Amino acid sequence: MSSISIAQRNRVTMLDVAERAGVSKASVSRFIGDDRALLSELTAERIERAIADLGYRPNQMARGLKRGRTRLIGMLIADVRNPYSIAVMHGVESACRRHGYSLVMCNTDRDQVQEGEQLAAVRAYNVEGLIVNTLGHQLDELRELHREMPMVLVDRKVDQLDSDLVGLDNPAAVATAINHLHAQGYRDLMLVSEPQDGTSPRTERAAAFNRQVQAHADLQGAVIYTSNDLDAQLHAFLQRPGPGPKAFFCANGVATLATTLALHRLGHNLFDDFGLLALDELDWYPLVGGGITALAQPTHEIGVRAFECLLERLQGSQSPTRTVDFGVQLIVRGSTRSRL
Amino acid sequence: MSSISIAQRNRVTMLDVAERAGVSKASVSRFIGDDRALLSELTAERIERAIADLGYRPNQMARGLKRGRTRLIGMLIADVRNPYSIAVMHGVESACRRHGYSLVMCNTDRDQVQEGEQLAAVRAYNVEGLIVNTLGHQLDELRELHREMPMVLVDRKVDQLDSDLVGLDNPAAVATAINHLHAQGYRDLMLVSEPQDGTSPRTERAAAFNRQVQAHADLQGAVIYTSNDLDAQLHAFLQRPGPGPKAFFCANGVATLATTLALHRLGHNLFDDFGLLALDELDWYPLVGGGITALAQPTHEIGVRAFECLLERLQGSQSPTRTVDFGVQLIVRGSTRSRL
DNA sequence: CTGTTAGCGCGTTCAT
DNA sequence: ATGAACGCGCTAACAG
Repeated sequence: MSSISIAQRNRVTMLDVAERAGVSKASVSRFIGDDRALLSELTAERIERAIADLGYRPNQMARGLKRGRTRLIGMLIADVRNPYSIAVMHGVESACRRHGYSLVMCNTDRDQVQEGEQLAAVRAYNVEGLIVNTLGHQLDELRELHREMPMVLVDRKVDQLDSDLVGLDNPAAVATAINHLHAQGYRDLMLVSEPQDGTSPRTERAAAFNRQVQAHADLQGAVIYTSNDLDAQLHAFLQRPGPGPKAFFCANGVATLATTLALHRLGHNLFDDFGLLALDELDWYPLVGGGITALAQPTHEIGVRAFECLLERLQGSQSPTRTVDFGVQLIVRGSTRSRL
Repeated sequence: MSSISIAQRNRVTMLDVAERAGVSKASVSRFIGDDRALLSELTAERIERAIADLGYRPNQMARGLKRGRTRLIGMLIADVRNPYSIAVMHGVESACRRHGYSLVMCNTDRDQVQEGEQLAAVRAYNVEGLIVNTLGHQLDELRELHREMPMVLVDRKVDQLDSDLVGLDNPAAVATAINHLHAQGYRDLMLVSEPQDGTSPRTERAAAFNRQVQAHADLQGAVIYTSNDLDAQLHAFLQRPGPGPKAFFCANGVATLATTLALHRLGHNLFDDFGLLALDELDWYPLVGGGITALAQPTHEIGVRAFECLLERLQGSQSPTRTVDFGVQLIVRGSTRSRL
């Protein structure tokens, strides 16, 4: 006899409660549902006692089966090891719990096959809604799912998927970055981004960077992508003549780590000869060089807001698709000290 | 009409498949389950076609309700923002998926109330098993749950809870640390740990540290805990006379961050005047000072192993409770360069 | 206010 | 090899 069936046998059910309280299952159901008002004081009390005595817990699976409400929401995450994703997930999770939902984490490891598997799982478990922070390379499956349940995108827009989006105001963030660098006297800028893979933040940040650099007559800018020859590219940039002091603008936490590691390998004393500004704040930034200047995203709030958007949809809102853009907070440290 | 009921209406069920294939629900059920061998070639093919045509997905909720198998695993995590926890979770999740399970993440934020809520949720969703990395302050609830389902502890032992434990061989890890520091010429050691809260790794590491330091006649050791006056404590240690070169041994990633931040605040040039060795490897360690020497845990493997233990139990294993201890890997960097 | 009944989608006897 | 019928735990009509 496996432990499963033992668990099954031991599990106290609604019927047990009903019998113990001397009422019908329906009354118990009303008690645990929202219809407690329909019960007399007496029965309510007896049911409450019975529940406490027996340690009864409603079976969400059964409730879900009947009502179509599992109180489960799924979150697709491209990369759980990215601190940004975790921070957002933490926000989502706390909002979930606050509203009586639980979170099924679906990590896709940036892999299309895994994304497909997770979408299948999400469907199998009847999650009520989906928070999506992934590549969206399973577009068809994603769209099909979207017909069945509300979805909200986090951070990354997915083309041809008409759903709410909670993320960053990328142009504004880039403007904050460029203005700060400019004000500190930097004139030769390089955006370091992870490789373009079609995800919207990367595209948008690069585009905004190019556009805004051109708007400053005294600024020069270039864009590179983290890859095997990152060291060489960084080195070349630092060697070549330019219009003035040089600075890197790292488009996210991963790019920042890669860049600082590379510069470190190249033997540079961080940050004597150049500036660096990071998009995303990480806890170790104060420790490197004189500290890394960062643009902090309100990650927790982004997660909370994403869930709230989803909740509205779950409650029936049919309002047009919406985009929520958060702003960044500039945290100045030694890596962008003035060169004027 | 809410989108929920639309989803309900649209959902293709086993009956739809059966009708389309011209067979009974039972046959479809057999096809879905493990009894595919009992079906004739012909019916199997027709069912397969029908499933593909309709895009049918079995409803795990219903299956779970009937069989008591939800294919859901719960993981209780004390602190999702701790990289260690995340890495382990990632291992758990990939093992889960490989075996057809999904993971419900239950963050407790080191909070007893939240731990209680999550345990209730876990029960409500009929998860088949539990992976626990949390305070275990809801001991009664935890033990009660353990009667219903298998559990495996990760990293932290919980007293009076007789279940498998997957974690680190703490005495061995401490030995590696102390031997390395000793060999590099350090003689005055300070263990920096998060405050003792009863969790076993903290207790074990501190105990092993004290014991092993005493085993070396030429070593002196002390233990402090991260708190508001960490700066002052570190300062005092560095000022006071000792038997030789001083080094910190940080008992985990959080302690390492706190310690390096404090030393940085104190104005020290890391790591000119003292050594530092960290238990747990983080990606930014190469960047600080000449790099932070670390003892890396096989976090991913720990997660995988934890799931595998759980799986054995789910498959009915009644073998006695087991403890799996992993070892660390020493990664030498500049923070422990020789002082001889 | 309360109990009875009929499913939700599926697995599992029993027959055949 | 296959189908009919029942029930998992619960909610939602419908009666009373």
